[in-house]
Amino acid sequence: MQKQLLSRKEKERSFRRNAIVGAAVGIFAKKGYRDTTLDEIAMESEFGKGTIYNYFKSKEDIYSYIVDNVSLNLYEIIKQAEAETKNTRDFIAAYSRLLINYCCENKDAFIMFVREAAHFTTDIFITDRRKLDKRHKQVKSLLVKKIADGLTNKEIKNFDPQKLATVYENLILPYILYLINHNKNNLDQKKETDFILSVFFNGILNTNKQVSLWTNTF
Amino acid sequence: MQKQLLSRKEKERSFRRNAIVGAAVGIFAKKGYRDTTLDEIAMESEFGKGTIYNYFKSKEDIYSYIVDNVSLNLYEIIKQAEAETKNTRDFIAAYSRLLINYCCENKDAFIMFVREAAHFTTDIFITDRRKLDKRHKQVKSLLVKKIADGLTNKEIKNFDPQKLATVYENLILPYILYLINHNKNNLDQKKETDFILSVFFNGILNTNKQVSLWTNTF
Amino acid sequence: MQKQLLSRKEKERSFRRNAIVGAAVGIFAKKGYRDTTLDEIAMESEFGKGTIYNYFKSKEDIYSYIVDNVSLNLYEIIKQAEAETKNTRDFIAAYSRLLINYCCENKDAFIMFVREAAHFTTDIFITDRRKLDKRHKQVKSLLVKKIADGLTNKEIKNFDPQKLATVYENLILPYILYLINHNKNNLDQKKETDFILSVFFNGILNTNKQVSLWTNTF
Amino acid sequence: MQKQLLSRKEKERSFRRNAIVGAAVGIFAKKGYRDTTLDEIAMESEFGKGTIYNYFKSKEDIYSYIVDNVSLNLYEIIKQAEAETKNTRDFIAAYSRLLINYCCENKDAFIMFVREAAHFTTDIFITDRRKLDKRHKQVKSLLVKKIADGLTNKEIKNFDPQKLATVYENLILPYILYLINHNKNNLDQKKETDFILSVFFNGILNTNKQVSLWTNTF
DNA sequence: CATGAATGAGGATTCATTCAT
DNA sequence: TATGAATGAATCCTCATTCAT
Repeated sequence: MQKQLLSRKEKERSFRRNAIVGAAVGIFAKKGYRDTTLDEIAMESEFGKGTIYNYFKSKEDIYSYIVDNVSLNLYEIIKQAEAETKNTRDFIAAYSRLLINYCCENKDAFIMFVREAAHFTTDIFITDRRKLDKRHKQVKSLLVKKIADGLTNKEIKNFDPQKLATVYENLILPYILYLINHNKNNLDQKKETDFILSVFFNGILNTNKQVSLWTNTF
Repeated sequence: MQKQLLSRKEKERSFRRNAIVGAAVGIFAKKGYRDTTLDEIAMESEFGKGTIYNYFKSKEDIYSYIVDNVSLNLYEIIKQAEAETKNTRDFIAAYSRLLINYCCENKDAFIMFVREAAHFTTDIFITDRRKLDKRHKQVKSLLVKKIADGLTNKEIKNFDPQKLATVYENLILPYILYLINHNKNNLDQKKETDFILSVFFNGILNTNKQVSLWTNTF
Repeated sequence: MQKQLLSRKEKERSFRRNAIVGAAVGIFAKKGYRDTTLDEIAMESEFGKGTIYNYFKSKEDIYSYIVDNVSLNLYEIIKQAEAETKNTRDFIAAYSRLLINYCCENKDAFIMFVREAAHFTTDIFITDRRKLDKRHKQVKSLLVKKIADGLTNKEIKNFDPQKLATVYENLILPYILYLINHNKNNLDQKKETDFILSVFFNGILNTNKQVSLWTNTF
Repeated sequence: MQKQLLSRKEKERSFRRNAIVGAAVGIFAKKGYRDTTLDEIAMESEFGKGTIYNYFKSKEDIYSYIVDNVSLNLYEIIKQAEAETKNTRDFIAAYSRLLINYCCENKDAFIMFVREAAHFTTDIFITDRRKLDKRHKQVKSLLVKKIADGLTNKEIKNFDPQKLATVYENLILPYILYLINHNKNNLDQKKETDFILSVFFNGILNTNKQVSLWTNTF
């Protein structure tokens, strides 16, 4: 009884938090942290300004919550890709696809995340940044590990896995951003993913003999 | 005589503008447009707050000036790369090297530029943005043209040159940002450039026969 | 019920607007637009500086509101005078009395109004000025019409009604200002009105036969 | 020798002061004290901003100088009118004509003067205001004296001379302002003067017997 | 004397946060 | 709990005045 009551309350609370976040994310993405006012968030979320402070302790808290949530999801995604695949190439392909899919479905939150992850802005406080960096380190570790695996079994050329992981991230994330900014619809997603992977896997130079990406089925 | 006198004044004015810019660029890069106050710029540049307004008409003007300047330089750089090289591969290599060199020597300004160029922030006014976008279009056109050339003479695989240009930019700029953020020193620059080009040209997958980048002398 | 609730809020809002206006009008009248600071208005009205901006969108908005309000009232007054009287002389007398009464009861606002109406200052924006000028034109039209009527039925000498209206305004308004500046109390008002009307109606020169103003009872 | 040298210097100094005043008066009249910047005065007068401080000790000093100068001239004018005429009516007519003529030839300075004289603004400091008020008192005394004379010899109705003087000033000055604001040219001046005097002398009401103003030659 | 660059006090306005209802 | 009015610290920008050249 008591538990159920609390549970309903909890759910309602969660529901309202999400409503606020849903309103805030679009404005934050469009205008950035500083240019977004709480009045706008209140207006958009159709809550009173004071009410928002019952769910988040500050404007910064809303922002951090969103970014943090993305980083959490990205960690889930890379683990899922790992679980679904065996070799490195398939892993990267699967991860890319999941990543592109997720980010395109959470455009605004992703935009916010990239700003912070790329250190383009420093809108979030130090504690939250630590959490973010820590989580990113976990993601990257997994990426490095999978690339190192590919190196071991000769799937991948003899590059520093750390560096390759960095290149991968620096290749895929901005490209996703580009897709988002240019409003590529879902139909394009698979094509675009194949394209970017093709470049990443085989490069752009023409050579006589080359393992074609396209003979594979993924 | 008269000319020299004027020239000295002009030089002094220019010198002071640069001093202000030099102070501002570091703060803008670190804190972003909104979080940077004129007091900070005044403090850092060791000018009075009012003095700044004798050289720039607003905070936004300083910001735009810096970003615009980078975009101008980038255009010069790509033209230089074009002038120095014949084929597409050499062009890309040369451009990358010049780019990396320039950006690492103008870290803060470059960071500001990327934020705006990637539309991560929208700190500059519409007129300045137009100028920026126009200049970027020029740069990209040149890039696309060179890639299309490479496609014609079979240097490059049969991809859409537009897309390849986009990928190139989305690969190199974030990577430069990464280099900057991780304080890679100048000694690393050549190595890093070779690495990123190697990936872009040949991909990461291991294949039996592959034109080695390393047989070339650049 | 609901209506009453809304009504109370509306009333409170209106009440606070008036409190701000009440504080501002004295300072504006004394110091002029430019020399009046929002800090002073906030101090005098015993509101926080920010609060003022919940009721008016700018300092200029407060100023315009006051001036506009006077012009509105003056229009009401001349219409009232018209409704109350038949012939021109009585109309002018009635209008003068209402005018003097109103202006002496709204000294500061009237001072502000005269400054703008006389184009002595140009503190209000173009839109508000247009509104002001338009309203003044309405007032003057009515005045001209009544004077023209008096001309038709030989009440008034054969002068250009436009000019007489101008003279009337230029006679009565500065005189009211004089009364205000010299702190004439209410007891003086009737006497002063009679005096100024006497001059306006009959002039100052001594003549043998003259219709005495004083035989009338108003 | 020495004296001549000083004299030339004095003249040059005076000449430059006038140049500054000439530039300032138009801007002050148009924009008011607060809205006029020293940069504008410097620009208009084609002097350096610093130079102006060699001739006036402050912005306020320029302003006061102009207003004070008008008040001085007005005193001269009323004395001239007194010297030129015998009876009160002629005196008032002469004074009015001289006044209108002077003010129309010194429009901007006159506008500034009226603002201060009417206490519409309080731009000048207390010392200068005292001087202004003292001079105004002299002018008014003369006016009152002449009216009292007219009263004694039955030229004028039995009104309080003080009040009549006030009415006269409040009638003539705003009317001049009106003439200036509506760009009446010199040709109109005589006609306008006659009109305003006619009203002041005889009033607007139609009566059977009345001393006609028009039988006189002025 | 002439100049105009440098200055910083002063002022309008914004907005995150609080708190009484 | 929901609300939004109140608040004032923070910030950009202006401009009279100074002073080194």
